Amino acid sequence: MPELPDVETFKRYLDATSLHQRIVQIEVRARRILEETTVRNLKEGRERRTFESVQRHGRYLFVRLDSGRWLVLHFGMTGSLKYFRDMDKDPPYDRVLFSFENGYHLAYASQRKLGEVELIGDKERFLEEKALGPDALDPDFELAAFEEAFAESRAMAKSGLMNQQLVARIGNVYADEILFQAGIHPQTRLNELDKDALAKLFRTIKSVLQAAVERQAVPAQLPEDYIIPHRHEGGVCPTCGEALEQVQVSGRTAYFRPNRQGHEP
DNA sequence: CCTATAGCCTGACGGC
DNA sequence: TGCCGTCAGGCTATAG
Repeated sequence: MPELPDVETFKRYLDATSLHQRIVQIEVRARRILEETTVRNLKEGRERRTFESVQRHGRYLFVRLDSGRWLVLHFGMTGSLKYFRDMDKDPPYDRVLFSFENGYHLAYASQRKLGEVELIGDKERFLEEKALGPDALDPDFELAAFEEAFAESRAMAKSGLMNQQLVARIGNVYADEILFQAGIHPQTRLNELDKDALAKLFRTIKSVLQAAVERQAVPAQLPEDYIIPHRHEGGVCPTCGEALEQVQVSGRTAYFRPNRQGHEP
């Protein structure tokens, strides 16, 4: 599930539920999730702490602890968060459980364990090490920077949207949506887009992601002309009713409508 | 520089 | 029903 709009929704969920409460216990139920961080390191000194604020960059969440350190949450293909009181509400695949003094719990759940939970000291250094490009919804990420990154690239449009050095990855499903709304074939080479097309692509990145965030990334609530709810075997174009086509790009399936998104170069 | 591939994990689904 | 292959909204390392 978690693409950028989903992770932004998780951020708001954390903001609304889990800040400023003393942590009384941290339970790690799948060590693998911790990557470089040890269980001991995560627990030691973190119990009794509080979450103070949350920032998002691409598909990472950075939770500021009152100690000044950061808890990094990444959700992989299947991660999610759930805040609840009674343990019978503990979600399946709960991998790390934070319990607060007020009796509530925050679960980091992930069926496939492809995400990560880490404790770091320096957020900027973390972003540098991951070579993460600007966040697509960051207001400081403007057209000029976008053009600089994309105009010279010989990558296919879909690959570009999923390349984290150009722009902190947007995600497979929303990349399809953006290209559909911008009328660009997923296999178009970025450097073959003219200035207008690039500008339109940029505006569409912002508007699609923004629209999804406003709807808590719930596919059924997206605008009617969005391709996302139709993005499956046998799905049809929401505007013309014709069958969507599929093509593999960067090892992922791209869904698109050829007559609306031009031709493969 | 760019692309395809395999691998990390687990489960859902369709075909036989 | 059971088994098997394939695929899934992420990301990285590697080879070509």
